[in-house]
Amino acid sequence: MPTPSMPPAEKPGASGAAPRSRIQERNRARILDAALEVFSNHGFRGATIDQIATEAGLSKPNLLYYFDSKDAVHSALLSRLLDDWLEPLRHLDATGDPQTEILSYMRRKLAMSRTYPRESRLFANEILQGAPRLERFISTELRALVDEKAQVIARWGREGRIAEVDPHHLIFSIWALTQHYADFAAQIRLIRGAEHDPQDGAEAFLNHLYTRMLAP
Amino acid sequence: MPTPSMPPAEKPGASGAAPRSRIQERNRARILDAALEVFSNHGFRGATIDQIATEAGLSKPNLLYYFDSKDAVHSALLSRLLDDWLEPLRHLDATGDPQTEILSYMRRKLAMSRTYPRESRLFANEILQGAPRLERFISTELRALVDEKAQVIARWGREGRIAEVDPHHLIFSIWALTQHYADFAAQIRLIRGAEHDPQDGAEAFLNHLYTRMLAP
DNA sequence: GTCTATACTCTGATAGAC
DNA sequence: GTCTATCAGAGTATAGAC
Repeated sequence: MPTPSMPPAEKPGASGAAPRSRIQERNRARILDAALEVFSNHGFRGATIDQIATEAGLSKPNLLYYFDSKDAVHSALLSRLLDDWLEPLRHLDATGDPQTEILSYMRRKLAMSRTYPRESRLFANEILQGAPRLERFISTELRALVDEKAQVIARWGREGRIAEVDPHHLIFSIWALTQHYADFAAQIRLIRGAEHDPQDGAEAFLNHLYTRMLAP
Repeated sequence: MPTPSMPPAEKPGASGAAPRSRIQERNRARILDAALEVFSNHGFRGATIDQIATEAGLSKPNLLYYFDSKDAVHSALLSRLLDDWLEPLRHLDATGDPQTEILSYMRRKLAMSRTYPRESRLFANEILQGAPRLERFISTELRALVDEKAQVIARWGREGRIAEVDPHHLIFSIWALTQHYADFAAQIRLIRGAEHDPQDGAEAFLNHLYTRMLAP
């Protein structure tokens, strides 16, 4: 029988209510941040535990003390991000002004591409390779949220408050246009020159685009 | 000194004018097609020579008889595609009707996403990881072409024949929107259900979008 | 030209000392 | 908790027979 003084039988990061020390929390956070950097730049297969450990300032075995495997690091990273990923769309308010709501959503997504480009590339890498680890998330939570908001947008169209456009394609277009600035930043930088911020002018352009497209 | 009857000193696929037999041509073509399939789905690091060889119906050493290395396969694949990749934009005619030309360019790109999704994902994989192997191509050929066409579009704007929009962002928007249907097809399929063609309705939506945005 | 066998390297993961 | 050492497996590439 375990006594109260025994250490938890699980890894310090396991899902149970295992209490973690400050050092453990700090190291887990460092690992996840390093993993975000490496996975987003090289994809899952292209990343190595060694790279992540070095980036986090730890040895390889020490990293594996905190996470069971490379896959466990990746999963922890993804699940930490999934909820934040839904936030901007969740925020779209069915009772607000249609144009304002959609434009605000676009701007929030654009801001996320600027602030969290690594997260965007992490998702892009996953989806590009068939979304094996995101299948459940996309086909349940994300799908439900998209369908819900698509109904709102469709209603706005029927009521003549915005132009009648396919609401799914409208949402996809916002994803495509805003995430492009994070996911394809390398290309934009090579075309416009490294001295420009890739997103310079993007917000004005997208404002023009969606204002025109949505006018009733 | 080589005599006329000597076989070429290079691999059958080397860049010199080495004559290749029909079998050689057929096997090289098979390998490149298999490599496109595998690289576009798994990225460079995620792909294995074994997978490509199996997909091509060859043994691993036999594949390496035709190409020096995994990298050589990938390079051959990319350089075979680069020129085709520029074609739609090259086709944009400075003497044509502005709206027609831009809409046609968008539709050609959308058609390419439908017809050649693997090529699109191959490029996306490369760019997402910082474009290490495409740096030269993007910063020279592609950049020059984009700048040239951007000037045409800017002139159309100044002449009042279309709305004045940032021409680079306009081109990026066409890339983002059309390639999204190839690169993120997995996500679209999971959200709309596998029974829908991801591109259903896309052309109508994009026609509406660009017609409205470009109206003078 | 194609195969079997194999050398070699990289990387994920573990053992065990401290 | 962290390290050094090491194993096991995968994967690239080569040697050499046929």
